[in-house]
Amino acid sequence: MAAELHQHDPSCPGCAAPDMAFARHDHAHCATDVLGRADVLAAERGVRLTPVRRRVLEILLERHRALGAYEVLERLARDGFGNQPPVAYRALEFLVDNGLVHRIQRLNAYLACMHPGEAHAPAFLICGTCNAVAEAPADAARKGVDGAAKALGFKVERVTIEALGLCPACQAGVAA
Amino acid sequence: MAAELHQHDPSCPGCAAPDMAFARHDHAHCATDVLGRADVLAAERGVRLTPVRRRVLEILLERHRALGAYEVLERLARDGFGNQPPVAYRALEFLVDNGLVHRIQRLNAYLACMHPGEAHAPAFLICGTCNAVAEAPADAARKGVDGAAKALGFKVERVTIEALGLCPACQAGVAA
DNA sequence: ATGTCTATGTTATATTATTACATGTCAAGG
DNA sequence: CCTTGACATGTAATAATATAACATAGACAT
Repeated sequence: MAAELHQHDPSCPGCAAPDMAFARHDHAHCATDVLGRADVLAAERGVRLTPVRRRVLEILLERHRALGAYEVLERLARDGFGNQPPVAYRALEFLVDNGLVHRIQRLNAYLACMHPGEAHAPAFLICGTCNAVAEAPADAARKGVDGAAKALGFKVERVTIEALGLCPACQAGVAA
Repeated sequence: MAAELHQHDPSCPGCAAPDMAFARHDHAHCATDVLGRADVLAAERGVRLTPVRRRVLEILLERHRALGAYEVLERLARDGFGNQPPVAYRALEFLVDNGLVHRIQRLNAYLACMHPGEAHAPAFLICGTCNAVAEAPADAARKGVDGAAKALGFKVERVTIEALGLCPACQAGVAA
């Protein structure tokens, strides 16, 4: 099951769709791919993807959902890393700063980015029932925000867009 | 300075602009106006704008910025209300549920809505320097999110849009 | 007045996040 | 080599945010 590293590849289920979080696919494949790209990015930027940081990214990729800092911490501890909160928070901060992980404000949780290095301005779609989170392209929405901000003379640095709702699977299974 | 109640009035500085949070204006005026409309809304909807709830709204309106739950609580306590967290959280929850207050996720803080009762889908512009928060019209951005969600088969219930950046005043005073 | 529903008060605790400081790692320049 | 300085990690303590659980009080319809 260990997929080999590859470039972003539209024929790969983990890469093809705008986002696959709501569909079944080969996680191991995505994960390996993203980790490989993370290594490259870190090298390019002269930052260090140390063992803790890499492991945190792996943990997030394994689950393919948003995890709280303490969930991450618990797993880290099992693997013999420090088990105090700053260990997790620092690694997460590094990953967020370097665009490898997104913070989901509404959940106080963290989600591995599936498109590291590619410029993207995602919106997050959060299923209120199963807690899955998808990263959706949101260029149109960003433009809207930029317009509104400009009208008020506000200079935008970072934008967070999060939608709470129902994912396709949970819509289908409402009566289940 | 006690302004009389009035309907939404484009000639009033507190009502005219898309949002006045970044401009000087007569807070007492806005506040009185919004409180009046809150009373009407509560009556219409058969919910009770009790003394604690009304006082919380007043507190948020007085400051015209986003306040944390514990800041609100402290003021409530001074006024003789209970001083345990649930007092503040419950009132805030009520106000949010009824569209009188917005929660700013990025700040874990609460902001009085300046347009209660009017259908609106705001984005929040948060100044990273002075912490002022403006409510900006964001219909275009919402449409963008709806489009992205639709493409993934996601059914949107609520959307949060928050931009972090620099308000006009802080842009001007950067070197100050 | 009595029962019921909602709201409030209060205690305790859960969850999320940071500060502060000690220790360790590692690479660059002497 | 070795030492120095920057960055990373480990650890203890605590801060900040939020909720659970249960008791009391008010509103109001019958």
